[in-house]
Amino acid sequence: MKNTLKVERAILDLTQDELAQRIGVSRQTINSIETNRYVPSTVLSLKLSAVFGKSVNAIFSLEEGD
Amino acid sequence: MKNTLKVERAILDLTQDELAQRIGVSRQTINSIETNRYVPSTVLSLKLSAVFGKSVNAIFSLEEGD
DNA sequence: TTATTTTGTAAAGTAAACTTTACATTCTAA
DNA sequence: TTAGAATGTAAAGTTTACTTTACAAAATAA
Repeated sequence: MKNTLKVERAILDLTQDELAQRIGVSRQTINSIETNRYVPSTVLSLKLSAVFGKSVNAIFSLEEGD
Repeated sequence: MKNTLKVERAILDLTQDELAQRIGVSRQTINSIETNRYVPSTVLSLKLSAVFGKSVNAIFSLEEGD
C-alpha cells in the first residue's frame, strides 16, 4: 500500500512530530507509515483523512501484492 | 469506529464467508469487524472499499473515543 | 561552518489484528 | 419441525501495529 502522507504534510507545512501530536500517535508511527514500514489501522487513517481534509482513498491506495 | 458492513453486504447479497473469501481473510475477521470486536487495517478497509464500490470514509467513521 | 531541527531507523516491550479450530445459536428453506 | 446455512463468539497461537528510548544522518537556519 502506498500513501501521500509526505505531500499532504508538506501542503499543511507540518513536521512528522506535529502531525503525530495532532493525531495522538508517536512520531515514529508517522515516520513508519510514511516509509512503508507498516500499515496503519483504519482508525488512524480516518484521523489522517480528517486532518488533511481528504478521503482515506485519496491518501492511501492498494498496490500489487496487497 | 462504526461501520456499514452489514448493510453493504446485504446490498450485494453476500454472506460473511463469501465476503471474507473475496478479500482473502477469514470469516471470523469479517464477523469481528462487523461486531466491532476489532479495527481492520487500512489495507483491509481499502479492499472492502473496492468490493463495495464505496469510499473507506463512506463505510467507516470515527466515533467518540476513537 | 556551526547549531538546531527534522528525519530515519533500531531494539525491546505491549497491545491488538488476524488465523485456525471449535461449538452454540439463530435464521431460512423444505 | 427438522436440516442446513449463516452468524456469534471463544481460546490459543502468530504476526504486526504502536510505544518509548536512543542515536545517527540529513536538512535547514544562523
